[in-house]
Amino acid sequence: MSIQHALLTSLLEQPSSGYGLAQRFDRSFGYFWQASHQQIYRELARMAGACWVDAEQDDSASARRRKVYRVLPAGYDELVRWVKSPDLTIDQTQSLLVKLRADAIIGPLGLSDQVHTLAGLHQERLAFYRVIEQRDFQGDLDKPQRLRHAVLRMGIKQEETWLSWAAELLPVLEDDAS
Amino acid sequence: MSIQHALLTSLLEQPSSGYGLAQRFDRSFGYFWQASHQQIYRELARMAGACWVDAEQDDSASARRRKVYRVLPAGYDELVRWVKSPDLTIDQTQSLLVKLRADAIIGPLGLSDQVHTLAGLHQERLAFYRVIEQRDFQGDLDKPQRLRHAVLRMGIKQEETWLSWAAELLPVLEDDAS
DNA sequence: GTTACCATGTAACGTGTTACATGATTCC
DNA sequence: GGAATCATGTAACACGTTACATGGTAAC
Repeated sequence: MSIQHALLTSLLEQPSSGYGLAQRFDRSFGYFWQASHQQIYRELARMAGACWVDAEQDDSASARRRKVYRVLPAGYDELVRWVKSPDLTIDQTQSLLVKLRADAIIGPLGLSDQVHTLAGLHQERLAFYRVIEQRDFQGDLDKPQRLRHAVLRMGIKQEETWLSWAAELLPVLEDDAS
Repeated sequence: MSIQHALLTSLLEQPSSGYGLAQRFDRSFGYFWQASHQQIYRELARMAGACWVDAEQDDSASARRRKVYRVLPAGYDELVRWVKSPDLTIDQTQSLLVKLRADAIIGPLGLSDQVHTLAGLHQERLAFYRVIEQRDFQGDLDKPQRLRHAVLRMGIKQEETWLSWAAELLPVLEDDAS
């Protein structure tokens, strides 16, 4: 569960209302993450209860009953803790992307170890898929087998994509200058 | 919701017990789909209630209290209906993969139109990402910007992968021979 | 005035996850 | 006899989705 961390990251980039967050989740964050406005309001209420954020009622003339949320120190600390915790599983690329956006604002927090670990898992899975491909999809195949092969090919291509992306990313993460 | 259709497909490939399905979901289907045994038992019970499948108690000597599920005609018809229904959204690649495995056993059911439609959506999204890349990530970037760029790069690479995979798949789907 | 958009919420429901619970068989 | 595996389920909870509900502001 890390929609809360995605919201914290987004609020650090720009304090805003629940409505504004929902819109931004359809844009910059929404490239890879979606959340309905109901989810967002629910999580904002919980985080306000935990003193991770607070809401300032915006009563300016042109505003309706708008609440502007800001991240409190406890929320900041929690975000740092989460970004640093190396508990990502192989299927949590979305969480890694949130961590990268968080690192871009409050970092550097040393994410390259986590990326290296995940890359190892993806490498393993790719090797596993390739064994299956060699074993079950060699030579002339009939149409059903070629369709099953296509399903496996998607897995192979996704893993290759992940690894090629990580190869682009790691030099950026490990660059101490700039 | 289509865990039921994934189960129907898996049962057509090989009638088996809930336990057996759970294991196969960790293997051949599990390349791209996961379901816990609780989910599987729940859905099997529902599908049995709808007469999509029935369970034959296996009382052979070496068996414990094993139930072997088989797809009934109503389940078969429902699977065909679902595979043919062109209601996939851009993020439902997993469902498309299930449809491909279903088509491999009970097809051909004319999936290439659905793939073409999805390819159009992925092409659009890729174009959108590339506009953002041109607009926001040109020239010399500092580290935070390069990290945000990496997040967008993942989106771009995933879309490119999807389209390249579809280009492999379509000739297979549209091959009337074999 | 009416449409579109801004803005915040509640309620109900369905699905997914985690924990609990049981018991048989096979292998060492 | 004990551990691993086969095999099926229930219960509680968390999360996500859909529908419902309200009302203000801005533009035409």
